[in-house]
Amino acid sequence: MSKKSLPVVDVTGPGDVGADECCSSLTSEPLGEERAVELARVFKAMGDPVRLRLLSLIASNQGGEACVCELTGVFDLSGPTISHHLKVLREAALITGERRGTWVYYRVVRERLTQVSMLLDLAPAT
Amino acid sequence: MSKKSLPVVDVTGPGDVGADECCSSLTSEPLGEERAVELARVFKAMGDPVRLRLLSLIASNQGGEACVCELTGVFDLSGPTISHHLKVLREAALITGERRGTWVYYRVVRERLTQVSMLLDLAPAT
DNA sequence: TCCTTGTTTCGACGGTTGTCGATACAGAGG
DNA sequence: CCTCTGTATCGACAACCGTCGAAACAAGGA
Repeated sequence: MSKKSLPVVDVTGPGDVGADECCSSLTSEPLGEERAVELARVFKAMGDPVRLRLLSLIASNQGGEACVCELTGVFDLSGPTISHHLKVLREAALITGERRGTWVYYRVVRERLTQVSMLLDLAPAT
Repeated sequence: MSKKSLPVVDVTGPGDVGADECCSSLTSEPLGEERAVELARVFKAMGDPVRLRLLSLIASNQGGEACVCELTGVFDLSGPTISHHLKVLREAALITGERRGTWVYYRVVRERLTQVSMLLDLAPAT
């Protein structure tokens, strides 16, 4: 129906995937179903080689951001495919995109990765 | 052809998914294609709510291990399905299984989770 | 030996995902 | 206005994935 004028900025997905409950580890307690669904979305987004490389390319690039035009050339894939992968990462809140003039720049959401990292950071064995 | 007598212990998957190159972060350098494929396997294994809960159930259980019989009851899923998910986690080297008498016990591979956690642990922004 | 219970494998089914080409949208510059 | 380039969406297709029931395998007990 209504067309959005800022297709990049829109929070296409379900938005924040439970960012509040930040400090529970996998080992502390059995991980409820809802939270598991939220987390699985993030891991699934990272479960593709191309998306993992995109994430790394953006994160390691000068200034912590990268233009889409810099990313498409790296892979032997079509433009739409790269755009699709970026959308998946966006919907998992792992990256954010911003249009500046002609080009669109993406940067990683650092808190997101930190959050996941902490989840996997196991306390010493009981 | 030849049937294996210990179906649980066999390293069904491609084995170690690049466990040696442990200390590179996502942000340090662009992440080569091969390594991306290896890591994607691990994240894909964690990209399912059921598998995530299985991982958490095993990790948080008494003694750091859990019997399959304790896991099947938790979910509204058939036995074969649970077994399938455990196999995926096993092939990603996230858990290991051991048969003791009638029952099979699984435990998490802690170094594996630590390894992934370190990968996502970003250095402070440039 | 046969039976029973726990676990895995097999074969099949529907739903999801990665990929593409075609198309539409956004902005810059004639 | 029109055109050109960069990016996103759409529609379709094959491949993959989660699930099940049926069947096979493993170990223990009658």
